[in-house]
Amino acid sequence: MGKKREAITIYDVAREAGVSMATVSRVVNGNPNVKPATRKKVLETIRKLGYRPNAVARGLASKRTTTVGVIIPDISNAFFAELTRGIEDIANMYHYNIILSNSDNKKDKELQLIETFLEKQVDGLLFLGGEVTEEHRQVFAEAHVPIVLAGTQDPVGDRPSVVIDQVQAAKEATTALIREGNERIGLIGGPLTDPVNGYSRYLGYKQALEENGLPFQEEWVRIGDYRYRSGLEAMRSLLESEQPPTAVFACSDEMAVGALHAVQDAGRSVPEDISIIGFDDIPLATQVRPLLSTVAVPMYDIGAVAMRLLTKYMNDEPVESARVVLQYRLELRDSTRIQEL
Amino acid sequence: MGKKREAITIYDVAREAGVSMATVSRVVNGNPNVKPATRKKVLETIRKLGYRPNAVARGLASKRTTTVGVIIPDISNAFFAELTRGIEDIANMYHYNIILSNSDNKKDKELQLIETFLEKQVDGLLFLGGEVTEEHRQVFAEAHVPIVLAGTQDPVGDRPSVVIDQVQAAKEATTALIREGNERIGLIGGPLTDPVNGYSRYLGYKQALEENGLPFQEEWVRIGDYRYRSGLEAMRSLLESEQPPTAVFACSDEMAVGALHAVQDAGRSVPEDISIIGFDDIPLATQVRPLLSTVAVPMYDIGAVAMRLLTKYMNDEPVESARVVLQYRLELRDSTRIQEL
DNA sequence: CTGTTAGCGCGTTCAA
DNA sequence: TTGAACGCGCTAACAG
Repeated sequence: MGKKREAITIYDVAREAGVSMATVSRVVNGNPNVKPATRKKVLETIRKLGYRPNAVARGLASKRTTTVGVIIPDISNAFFAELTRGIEDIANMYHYNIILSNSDNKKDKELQLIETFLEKQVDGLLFLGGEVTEEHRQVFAEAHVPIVLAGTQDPVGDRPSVVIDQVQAAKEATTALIREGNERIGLIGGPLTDPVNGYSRYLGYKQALEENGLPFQEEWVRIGDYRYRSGLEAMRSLLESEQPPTAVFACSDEMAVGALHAVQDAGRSVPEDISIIGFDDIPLATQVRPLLSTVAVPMYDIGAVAMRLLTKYMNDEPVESARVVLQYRLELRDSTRIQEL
Repeated sequence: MGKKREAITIYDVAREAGVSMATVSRVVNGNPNVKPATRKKVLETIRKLGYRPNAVARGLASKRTTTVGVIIPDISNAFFAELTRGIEDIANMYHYNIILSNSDNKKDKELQLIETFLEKQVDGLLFLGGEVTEEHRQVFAEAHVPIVLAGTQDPVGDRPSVVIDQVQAAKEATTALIREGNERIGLIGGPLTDPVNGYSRYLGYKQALEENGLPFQEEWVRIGDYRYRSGLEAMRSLLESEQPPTAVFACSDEMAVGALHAVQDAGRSVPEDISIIGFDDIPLATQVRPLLSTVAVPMYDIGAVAMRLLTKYMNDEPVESARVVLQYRLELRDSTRIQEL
């Protein structure tokens, strides 16, 4: 059932060039111990024959595949798409290839993907966005390759990771709303069962209220799934409260834009009637009217730094700190009335 | 420089289970010629030892890697992200893995990626969205694995592909605008140098005008890069014409939304003052006010069908038609005044 | 600087 | 139903 026909091997090149396969291997791998004349001759017959190194054979012999596995919740989510760009660019830079798969945030699928990637002998693994459970920890521990978390982290242990300070970021976003003079501030959050993204931002929101002497009202909290529709629906529901909030912190830009449209659809306006602030700063944030104020998360950098970190582990380079915390930035645009914190 | 330590091989399992490695290989590969009792015993020791098949070794021995390479212009583009989902889902279904790389629509990078993927011994290749040049054809011809185009096609030759009828779709979109009563219809197109996407839609637009006795005016045509900002700028420029169009066909939803905002920013409204129709039907189309009328392209299906087609080629299954044309659909929403064609 | 020789882990005949 | 042996294409000592 073999599919590849007539593949030209290193052996063919060696014979044709009148050298040994070891020599051919050397020039292919850039080993300096080859006389320039020989190198030239080999290079020529390589081109003449159209020889293409077999990365699979190379991987078996060298125990390195120069490919890394990336597990991502959902590539059609702008946040992760951008993160992936960062990963890709750095991977290219270091001559690694990427095997990419969506996990749909399902634990079983995540674990299964890790298993598949390990069978494929990836040199390293990047785990994006999901929650790290005990089962994850176990599988991670059994893997004999480095694993870096990006956009998530493991509260337990010291698994390398690249993140931002979610609590602080959420707190700052909420504080901006408070500074505006709002006293009734709503939250459209993510699932609170997720400790790293959902709960942290909820916590930051709560802390901001407390520190400013504002009451926390269960009634002003709605939980969505980070996507547009859930934000739209959450805001509709909020608008129906007895005393609707005058400002809302949405834990993703998609939800924030959904909320914004819910307000507009109800004939009210942002930010005059209700202020809205989002989270992420995906392109959508500036593809809406009014422009969305939000917490700018360095998505590309998170991916890039995580990949860079992974390359260090893969090459046994020293790493200064395994857990990197990147800076976010409050981006105050037109969906809030405040101009600076 | 080997990284993997203490890997358990098929040989370890064989010894531990008291059989030969051939037998272990048979049970791992589901070969029926194994006595149930033996199979059970082997399966047990596999679990006991935590044996994980080495896909690289398997790939070398069997000449099949069960991975396919995907070359995509830009994963952070919603259109391609959705297409990729379709690919992924079908690939999973048939137990293939995906190697994914962005080409940024650069010919050199595309060619280089194809080369890399072939070295990795992918079982097949999916080429998305880009233009197919003579150089592409040559590289494709030298590859010894099946290649399917998705979202693009090669006018020359009969390379398998999955697309929609771009000319017809563009014509229909433009016709909808004409039916509305508009006589000055603008176009925000893609690069006309790209024959399959850019030029085809331009052609459809032109044909619609001609067939309806409307003059084609160079003055009402702007070229963008399919992204939001270019649509915004194109529309601004259009608004400054002596006689601005009363309707615009934008060749991507992103550009359409950009155009929509340009209109709104100028204090005019859609569709009362100017109608706008887009192309693609990405999520953004329904995450904007007014909801964007557009040509709904079955992005997910294009990916899914292309991947399915590729699996057929990879497994030497018969295929009915190599060039698949999928159906688009006119989705008339609120950025146009017309309700149906 | 170059060639010889072992494997890498597994699929696959061919015999038994 | 099972096992022995070879080879996939290449890297990596080890000699020379």
